[in-house]
Amino acid sequence: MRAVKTETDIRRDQIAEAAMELIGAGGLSSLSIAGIGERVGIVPSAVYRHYKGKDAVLDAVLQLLRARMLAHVEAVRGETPGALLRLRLLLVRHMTMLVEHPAFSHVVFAHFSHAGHAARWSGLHDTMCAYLKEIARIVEEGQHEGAIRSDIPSRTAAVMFIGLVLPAAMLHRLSGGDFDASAHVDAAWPVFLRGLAADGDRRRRRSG
Amino acid sequence: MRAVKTETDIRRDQIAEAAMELIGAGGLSSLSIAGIGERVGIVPSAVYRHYKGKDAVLDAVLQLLRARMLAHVEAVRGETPGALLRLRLLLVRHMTMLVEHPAFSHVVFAHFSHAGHAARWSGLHDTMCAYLKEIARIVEEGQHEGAIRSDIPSRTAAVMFIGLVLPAAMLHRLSGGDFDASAHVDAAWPVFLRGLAADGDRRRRRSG
DNA sequence: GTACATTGTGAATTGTGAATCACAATTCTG
DNA sequence: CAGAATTGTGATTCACAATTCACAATGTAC
Repeated sequence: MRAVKTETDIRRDQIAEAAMELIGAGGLSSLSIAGIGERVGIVPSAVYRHYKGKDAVLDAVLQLLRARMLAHVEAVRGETPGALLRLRLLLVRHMTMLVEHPAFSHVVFAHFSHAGHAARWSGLHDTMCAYLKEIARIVEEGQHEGAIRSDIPSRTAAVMFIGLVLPAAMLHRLSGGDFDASAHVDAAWPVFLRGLAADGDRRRRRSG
Repeated sequence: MRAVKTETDIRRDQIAEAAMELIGAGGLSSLSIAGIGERVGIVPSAVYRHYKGKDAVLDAVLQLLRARMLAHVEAVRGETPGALLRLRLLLVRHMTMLVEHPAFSHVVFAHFSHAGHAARWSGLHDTMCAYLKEIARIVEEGQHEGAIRSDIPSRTAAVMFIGLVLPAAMLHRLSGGDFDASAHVDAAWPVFLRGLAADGDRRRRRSG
């Protein structure tokens, strides 16, 4: 059955979305033009009407992920004041994101399998840096508030923050879902907090 | 030039080693039978004399990595007494390992790109669990010593420990080597230690 | 040295997936 | 409606890598 003719703007979105789902379901290696076509409801070659090639589709997926990632930070800023609470909330949202968009972890880790194409992944690097920068900014705000020790480099704290979720996401997938990533994050948070929080500042005790 | 006839035991080792190097250099996607043959000095088809196929080679690599990983824990046990010092030392060794054997990170993360073959990666899961278990055991020893808070699940601490290196390794690779993973680990350690160490136990101050 | 097993070789086979192309259908514009 | 632009289709090409196979070389046992 012939697919209904649809304008490129819409198709591009559909294709990027389909690509993200494919990656989320089966990893980067299962991203194929044929698979995209099937999901969108067009024939493989029709994909080339809307994207130059597979790489272009991947770039679009990266853009999608970047947008959603930074949107989370933005949202957290609006929901809560206070650096420590924001970090805690971001942690939850970060986990949720990894569950809702497994494509994210796949893409993040995929450059390990497809190393050598350094240029292709520079966009991903930019995204990660932007995210780290946002987290670091929250940390710095916390340091100004006096809630977070000032002798901790904000970037170090930001990378450690990522370190709370990254291995959890990895184990979750590696175990086929057995590892409870959320439970780990909940258990790890107070430990991280104790390392982070300023000594004299005990006003925040409700942080388990 | 015809390769000298070599017995299978040796060839199997050579092939596994070559495969590990290939993965380390260019990611899992650059592991090819042809590449292995070239490194070993035999023709691609000759590889099949010693391994059933590509999957079997990959399994062998996984075994190699498992052995080296657990050897590090063993070595640390022999080098230092005291849980906290052992963890600190293991951290350094862990980083060193990731630098010396980039294949390790590649393989660990590769299952994200090649998801769906759950069975293939169960061996990797076992290895990770074994490693986590060793770390958790050190943590438990530290809790018995009174150096580490007893209200922290040892497994949580172990996963957090992994979280100190994982993102660092990722950023290192993502940035093309710009990110200084060792520096991050050095900066992150005291923060982690503060979260981990028992309150009443201040005997260990030389941990920066 | 002769039979036999082992290992190496090159060619051929097969499978996969990206990309191209000529052509058909559809939509838009006048 | 006529013509142009856009989008969809199927066949096809291309590159690449895994695997198989018949055969050659090498080594081993008797």
